[in-house]
Amino acid sequence: MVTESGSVTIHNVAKVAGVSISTVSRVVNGLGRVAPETRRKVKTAIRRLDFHPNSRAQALSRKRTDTISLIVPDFEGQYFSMLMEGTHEEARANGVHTMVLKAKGLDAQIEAVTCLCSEGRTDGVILMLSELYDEVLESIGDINGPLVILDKDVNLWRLDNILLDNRLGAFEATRHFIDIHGITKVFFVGGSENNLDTTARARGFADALKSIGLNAEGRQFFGNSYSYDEGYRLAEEKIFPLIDPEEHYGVVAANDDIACGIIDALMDKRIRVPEQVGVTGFDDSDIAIHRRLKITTMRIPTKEIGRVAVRMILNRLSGRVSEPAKVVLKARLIVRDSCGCGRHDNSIPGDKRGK
Amino acid sequence: MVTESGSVTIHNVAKVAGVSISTVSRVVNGLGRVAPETRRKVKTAIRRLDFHPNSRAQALSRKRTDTISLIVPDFEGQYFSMLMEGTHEEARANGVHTMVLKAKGLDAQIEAVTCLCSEGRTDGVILMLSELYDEVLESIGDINGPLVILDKDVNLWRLDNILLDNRLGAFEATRHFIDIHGITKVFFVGGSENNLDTTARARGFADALKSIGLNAEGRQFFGNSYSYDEGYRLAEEKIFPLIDPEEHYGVVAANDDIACGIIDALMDKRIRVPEQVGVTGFDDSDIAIHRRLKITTMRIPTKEIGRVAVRMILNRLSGRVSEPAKVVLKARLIVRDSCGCGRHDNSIPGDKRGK
DNA sequence: AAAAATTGTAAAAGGGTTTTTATAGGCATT
DNA sequence: AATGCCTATAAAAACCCTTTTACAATTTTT
Repeated sequence: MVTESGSVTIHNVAKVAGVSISTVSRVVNGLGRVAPETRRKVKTAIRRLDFHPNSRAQALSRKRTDTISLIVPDFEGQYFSMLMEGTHEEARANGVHTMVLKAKGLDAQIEAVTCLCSEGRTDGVILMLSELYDEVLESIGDINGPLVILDKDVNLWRLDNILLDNRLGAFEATRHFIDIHGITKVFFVGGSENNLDTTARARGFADALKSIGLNAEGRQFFGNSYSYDEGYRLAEEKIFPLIDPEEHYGVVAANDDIACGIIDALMDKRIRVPEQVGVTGFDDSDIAIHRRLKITTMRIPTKEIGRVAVRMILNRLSGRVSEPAKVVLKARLIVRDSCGCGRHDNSIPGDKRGK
Repeated sequence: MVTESGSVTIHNVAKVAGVSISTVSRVVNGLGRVAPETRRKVKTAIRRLDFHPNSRAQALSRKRTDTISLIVPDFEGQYFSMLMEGTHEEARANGVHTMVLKAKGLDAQIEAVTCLCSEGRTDGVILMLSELYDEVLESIGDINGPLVILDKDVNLWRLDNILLDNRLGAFEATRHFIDIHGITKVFFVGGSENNLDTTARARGFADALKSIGLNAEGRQFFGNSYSYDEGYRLAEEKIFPLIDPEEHYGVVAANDDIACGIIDALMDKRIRVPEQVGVTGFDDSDIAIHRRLKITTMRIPTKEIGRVAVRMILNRLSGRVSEPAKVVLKARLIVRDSCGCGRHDNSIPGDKRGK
């Protein structure tokens, strides 16, 4: 018997221990009854030879890879980091490895899913779509492994699904201005109007206004992306012209980058933030605290999303759970300074530059 | 022959096409000669049955997994994102998948490396150490697959190695103050004094001063971590007391977070930044542009590091390259406003970064 | 017509898991 | 005390699916 140079197989162990390979297997996997004396001999041999079961052979034989895949549209940003964190943590705790793929756009996503599933490369897939392509979900219908869709509602399908209640999050941020600060002149600034997160958050904003008998019309502004620059531009062009020096305002931004852009634009226009205009963000990303004016924002339980996703897949694999489930998680308001809470002395010494 | 429900094997294809399994294999892999007519028959059968070769069986047979692993101490921050980006991109371009493990601390790192390698779960490993544990490297000495160490100099070992010239980076940042701004009163603020990056950057700072006949003594300050808060604290406690209102100063920070903390601390002390005190960061992270005062910083070619690492592993696997190589990449100075360059009226929205 | 080049087949890895079969030994029954 | 049955354990064999090698069968070339 010739083996890969340097690799120790279960056969070698059996030979050295003077037992059969199946006995070694039983010792390694802790299944079946093995006499204590025999077990000891086998364990000694394993240690002496430094035997590690070949995972490729195990995968073939057991029909599983002990690997879960995460497909994301992008590696950037805290959201991805936290998602990885949660996914990896839960996977490791269950002896499972994590494979990561980036797939942005229709074709790439279809290819990623089919490739991973039909080739048996992975036991389950966590799929995070940036946009909701029906075609992707259709072709997903007939894959074999468990699959969890993040963030997009796929109610109609028999798939596991984890969602964030974006509507409620924006609702709470808006109500914070209304209830705590007594401000009813609030604006919403979103990313693209086609983005599902933005639309859900805009809905929450509108619902909050409706709940006190106001109309959101003319108070919602949308840009092209979730970026600092868009926030700056929209604040400059849309919000600044509407501001009356005698009034107080609140701005609910659809994410922290936009919030930062808004704040800087207003400050550059000599508007006092947060004294006259409070601003809240969404996501609780790093930049929310890496600024002089700490940003009040909605924290998304991203890590928890990753953990739950893995748990769902493992449950499906183990057969304990067979019904598709939908989990909706809530964002939490993190109160800092940019809404007007906290320290009100934000006179900016370094701000006196200029002529 | 009974097979996993729903899975089509090469046997099925062979039967349908009326040929032997090895013929199918040759058609699939494009190896060996197959008569055009036979090839056509086989391809038709493959399409009809929707056959995908089982990657687990391929892995066992070919003795490789077409998977490269990345072990990092942390999933957070832009560095990780960019590294993933580069790694994944290069891997995908070569038909290889990416597995990610988090391993922080001695035991976890040893376990991760041995697990991945000795179990044949991966063809090669990219290892990013946060601290340089000799034990890790020793136990790494006798693994089989190719291994690339990032960021830590492992000169003594026969391992591939990718480094960033931290010394040169800090040297250039320091010389920027000297050469462009004519400032010789410069300070260095680092993270932990035990951190290798910090020490290398401190060395570059000292070398720059030495190059103009000055001594770095009493001008270098170290904290406990690479954080905003540490930067704030060190600026408040160490730098502020040294500042003479009549003089101009430069501060070279060991990363962008620290730089931000320094800037905010000084501003809070009514010091004019960047007019009186210029500050530079390191890393070119997101926060460098997500502030009113855009930060001048050293950009690390992180994506390129990931790409090069994968290329090195693939080269080793293919046998084209057998000698261990060391690649040293350079950071690039990105001039923005916080050093005192550019417009001094910082009321204009952010510049676009194209990494 | 013999040698060479093609093309296809059969069988042997590759390294485990799992099922089946065989072999002890222990206990109970008569 | 001998026979029979049952259980605990070890050994053998089948299986997972593909690749690869050795070889047979065919066609082409010289």
